[in-house]
Amino acid sequence: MQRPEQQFAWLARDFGRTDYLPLSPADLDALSRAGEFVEKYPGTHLFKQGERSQHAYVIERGRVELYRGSRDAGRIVHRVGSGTVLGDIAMFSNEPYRSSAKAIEPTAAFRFDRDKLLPLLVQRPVITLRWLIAGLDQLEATQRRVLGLMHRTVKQQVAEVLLDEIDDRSEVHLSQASLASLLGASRQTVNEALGELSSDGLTETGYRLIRVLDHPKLEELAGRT
Amino acid sequence: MQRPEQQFAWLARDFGRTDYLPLSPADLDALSRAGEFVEKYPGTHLFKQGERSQHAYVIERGRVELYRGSRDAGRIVHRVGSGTVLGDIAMFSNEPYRSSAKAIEPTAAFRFDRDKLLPLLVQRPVITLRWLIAGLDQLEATQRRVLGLMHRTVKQQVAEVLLDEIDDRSEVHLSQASLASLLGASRQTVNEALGELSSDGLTETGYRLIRVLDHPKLEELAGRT
DNA sequence: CGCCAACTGTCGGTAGACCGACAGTTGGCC
DNA sequence: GGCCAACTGTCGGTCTACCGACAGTTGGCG
Repeated sequence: MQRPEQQFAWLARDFGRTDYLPLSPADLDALSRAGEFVEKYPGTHLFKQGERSQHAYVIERGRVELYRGSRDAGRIVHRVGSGTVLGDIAMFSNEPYRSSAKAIEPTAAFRFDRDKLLPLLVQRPVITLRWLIAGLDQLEATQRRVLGLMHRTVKQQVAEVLLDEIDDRSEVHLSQASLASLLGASRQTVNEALGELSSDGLTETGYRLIRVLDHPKLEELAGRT
Repeated sequence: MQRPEQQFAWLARDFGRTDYLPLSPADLDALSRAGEFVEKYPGTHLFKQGERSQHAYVIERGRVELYRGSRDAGRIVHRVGSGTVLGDIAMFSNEPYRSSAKAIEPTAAFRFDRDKLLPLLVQRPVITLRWLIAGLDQLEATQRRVLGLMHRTVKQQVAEVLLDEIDDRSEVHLSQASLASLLGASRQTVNEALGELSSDGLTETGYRLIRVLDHPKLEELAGRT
């Protein structure tokens, strides 16, 4: 099932972008042969913690939740969207996946096959270098996220994560319990923080829903210099 | 100034190690031409935050402290030792360094030159792939470190960081203020935690010194499953 | 249309950590 | 050998977040 290179335009745009490393049509064509497109319904897993890591994924559209541990006691590590690479760490190290990845929206992704990808990367250094840069970007983002969450009140952390998770209608669809798990805080404290934000006029809350009313004030509160 | 490939044995051993990607002598020779060895005295900088990122470093021996912000108000991000790659994120993205790197021991490192390294990586994909794997390993370690520090008492966090920083004589040479900055905790709380550890018989404290007496108990306390 | 599981909202008690302040100690340096 | 800056040790007050408990609300599903 051959796909025209046009289908990979998003990948050339989003993935490890640099001004000095353009991907050639030949590169894109080679990439398209290293795996295949997959579609995932909400609630289904791309991979589960502990499984053998035969694949790495790049998300084209949709949102995916990463969590560790069992579904109940598990802590949500991150929620990611289009352009994000998943599972590559475990795949390259040839170890089991260290977290589970579950689609929370209808998701399209490209699934790379370990056995096809590795020879390709050895042959095509430009792709490898872009993969490297994408990985390092993610490392930088993680380090910044850590420093951004440490030493802040839960109210500020909530403001921060709301800005990350906001959709095009200024809404965040997320239960307060999930929000708390994302931050490593308790549900009650998050609830209290949301209550303050609402009485400050920055947000409204509903069932599994937070609507952002005052985006600039929220950014100010989160301390995004 | 040519150096025999033997000098790079440590790099082949420590850097992005995999069982399926051996570095050839030709690879090592090429690497040796992409920069030069540098020696740093304690207290001197490898690079400073905000500078143009012309170099990336791989530490051969010695310890380096990474911190952000001014020297006084700055928070210590990490302390790293041999085998660690520094500055590559900023260098590849062609942005200023996002943190400062200061030697705290006599340090030997190999300094890669951006203009020489990039063409080399395009030519030699095996090196690029190992660099990629080294970067992803660091990403994984950072993510694990975050989860390991969140939701733990300062006493447990202190135990954790002591195990990371311990030397071959079971000693940690670090002021309590620096320790606190590493953890994002206050000096007083760290002092109190160290006091408890000492009265529990796990450690002794001195001037800029903590001696670990009971390594196994400390690991148990840190919760290293 | 009514049940039920999941979710929100709130309260009081408790624990861990922060902060300012200050006295005592160490070790390098002139 | 003495001075001084950096460091350790300790106290009390305060704040933030955690925890258990429980009542009220929502929305999906039979």
